[in-house]
Amino acid sequence: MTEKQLRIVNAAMEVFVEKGYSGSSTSEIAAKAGVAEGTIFRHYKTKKDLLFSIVTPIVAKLVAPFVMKDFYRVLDAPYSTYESFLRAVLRNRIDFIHKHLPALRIFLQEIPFQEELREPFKDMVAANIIPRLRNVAERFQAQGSLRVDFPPESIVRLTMTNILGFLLARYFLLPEYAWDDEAEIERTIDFIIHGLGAPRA
Amino acid sequence: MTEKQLRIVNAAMEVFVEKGYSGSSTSEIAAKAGVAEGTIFRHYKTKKDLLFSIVTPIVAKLVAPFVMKDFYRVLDAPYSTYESFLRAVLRNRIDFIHKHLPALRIFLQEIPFQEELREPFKDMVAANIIPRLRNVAERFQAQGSLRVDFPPESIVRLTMTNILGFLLARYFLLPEYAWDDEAEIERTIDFIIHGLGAPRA
Amino acid sequence: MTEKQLRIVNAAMEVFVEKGYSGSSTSEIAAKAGVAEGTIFRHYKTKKDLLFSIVTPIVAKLVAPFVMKDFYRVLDAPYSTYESFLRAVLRNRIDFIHKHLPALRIFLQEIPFQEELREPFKDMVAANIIPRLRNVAERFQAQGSLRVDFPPESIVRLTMTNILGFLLARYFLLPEYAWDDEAEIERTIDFIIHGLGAPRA
Amino acid sequence: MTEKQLRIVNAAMEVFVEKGYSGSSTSEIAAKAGVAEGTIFRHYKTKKDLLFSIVTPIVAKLVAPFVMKDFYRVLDAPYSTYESFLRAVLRNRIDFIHKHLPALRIFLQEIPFQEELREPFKDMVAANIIPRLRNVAERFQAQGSLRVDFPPESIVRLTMTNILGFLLARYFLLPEYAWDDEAEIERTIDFIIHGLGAPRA
DNA sequence: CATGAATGAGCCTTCATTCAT
DNA sequence: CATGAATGAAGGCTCATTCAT
Repeated sequence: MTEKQLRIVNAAMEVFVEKGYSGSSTSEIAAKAGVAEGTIFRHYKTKKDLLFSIVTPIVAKLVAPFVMKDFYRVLDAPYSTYESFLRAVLRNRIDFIHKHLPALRIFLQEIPFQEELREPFKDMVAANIIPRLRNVAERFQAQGSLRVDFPPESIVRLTMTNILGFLLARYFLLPEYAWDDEAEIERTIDFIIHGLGAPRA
Repeated sequence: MTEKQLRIVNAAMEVFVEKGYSGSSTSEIAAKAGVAEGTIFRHYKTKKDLLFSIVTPIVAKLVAPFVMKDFYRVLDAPYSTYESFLRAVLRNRIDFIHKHLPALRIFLQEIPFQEELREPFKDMVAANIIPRLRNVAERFQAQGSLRVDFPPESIVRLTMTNILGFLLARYFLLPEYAWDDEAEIERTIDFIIHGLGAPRA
Repeated sequence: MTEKQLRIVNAAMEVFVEKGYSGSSTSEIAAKAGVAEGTIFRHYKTKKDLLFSIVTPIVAKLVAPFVMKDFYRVLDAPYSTYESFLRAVLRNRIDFIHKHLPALRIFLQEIPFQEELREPFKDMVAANIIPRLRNVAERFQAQGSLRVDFPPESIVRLTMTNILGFLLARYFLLPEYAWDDEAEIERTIDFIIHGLGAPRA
Repeated sequence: MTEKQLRIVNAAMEVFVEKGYSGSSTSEIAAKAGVAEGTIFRHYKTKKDLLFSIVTPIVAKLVAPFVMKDFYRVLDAPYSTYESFLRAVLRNRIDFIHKHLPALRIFLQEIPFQEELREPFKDMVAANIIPRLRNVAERFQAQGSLRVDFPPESIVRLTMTNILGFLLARYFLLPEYAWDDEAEIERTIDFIIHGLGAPRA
């Protein structure tokens, strides 16, 4: 990727984040990147190509850990409890967000409007992520460490809600708030474990 | 509100939901509403006025129950437990969503791009909703029914995360899924109570 | 057709004649018509629509006399000789050219580049005009007034060549030349008759 | 002329024929020629230079036989009749077309739009070709083998019309048609001779 | 009050041309 | 000599908005 291309992508990310894809103009992007407008179109055939060049890699990486062949192994040795599983996933996704905040934001903002983005993503989540998390939930239920009066679907939903809820609040809704990250992560995990854990005998 | 105005607003909602505010054209709205382009501008000075006429009332109603002068009273007599409080809030918000789904969707989609929408809303939440919920949390903590090893802020955050998380999943992300509403509501509440409740003596 | 539309069409004809369709810009047409550029697109969805709105009616009128149901009748009573037939056709086409010179010029100039124009026109000529002229030729051959050592196709080709050749030279190639129209028309007809007529017994 | 230059010219001819000069883009020509865009401009300063490099030589060759110093001689010894003169010209021009069909097509298509092409060509025809043909006509009129009731200008016009008319139909309008070239050439000549020849005593 | 023709700024994109490599 | 990235003007077209009817 040439230096000029990098400037274009960075400028595009800035503008897309602020005004959304539809609200952004290629002329503004070009100006902010310090290149001629024509230069954008030498590298990206259309404005939409530019958007997708930013957002498609994100989708891939977003789901990457969940579609790994050895997803189970994550849990095997070191993470033998649901708690350690949660902690691993949460920290992994935090790292990911740190690296890709602006692109993620664009992804979130555009997913309602870009069918080419939404449908494959939905399919991917339905086909890969949900079933794998379900398996994990069932496994810990069988093992007696997660409550069995909830169906595994609800376990998965509530777990995801709280992980995503934390990430969203922390990085997108209130990034400026004085978060005590360590404490809040532990509280989130503690909360999930208390809410979903099997009752002590 | 005249019949023509109603047709305009409904058409606008359809188009805004699908393409977003920036991606929609007043000509498409006019066509879908079956009125002349000029007619839109007779009722709404600008396209943005039209958006706000849809979205501002939503904001008001969205926060309404939390800014009521007698918000405390909600809890007094009938809702003497955190559980009944949760149940009341959740059901109330479900009713609300049922009535205003499209406008809410537009609100959610546009909030990243419309500063005039985002900032007042944020302020309102920060100034009114959060403190009131905080008070409720502290009250139940003092009363011994919510765990005290979490700061009230975390209680509020986790509670909101799970209420909003349920509503989002139920009505926006997976509206087609075969939800067992009653059961899932109860599970959500049960989960929160287990996760946040004070340990039994 | 509104007055503004008329101004647009006239301006378009001027510009198309001079620079060809591809070489013309809608902004120049708008300027010459004294309207805003957007106005063009209110009346014609695309630049090509504008071209076709000028050129398609011409095609229809161009072939009109040959596809008339009573084409034969033209010859019956008054035109009982090939000579009077030629004279009728030639004068009729001259009138036509006088009325539609610029549009015709655009038609001629664009036909090599516009497949949507060329193919239907070719088909029309092949399916309607040629066969009818062929019939006429055969009829006068049978009647003994046209030479029979030429196949009717050649009769038709040579006749058309000379009619079109005169019209092209007169109105498109050398319109400024000091033509003696009456004399040249008669010479053209005389020439054709001498060239194609059956040898006097 | 380098091999690359040849590829450029050939590609340009293909594209110009199909889309016309204005409708063609240097990038398409470069792609079709398999060279970089810049390479075109190394050999031809502008796109118009490229057009003229194709079309100007054609003009020269087009008029060449008529401007030869010994044009008269063509007629002297072997072609002592108007008929043999016609035959010589026609066959000579057919050879020429066979060699230069695409370039000729471009010439014909562009002449309405390129003043730099049209005006010199017109002047050349007016100054050289017409007068020489006129001389030929007058000569055969004087010699008693062409009719004298037509002014020589009409003789010239009708002769050119039929020669060009044949060539146009044969090579440009209906190249696919199953022509019997020999027969049609002879018919064309025969027709001209019959139409223009002096009446037998 | 409703209409829809008219506007012209602005949009995305293409283009011929230049120039450093 | 060839390349192809870069340019910025210009292209066709859309848009929100205005206003005479």
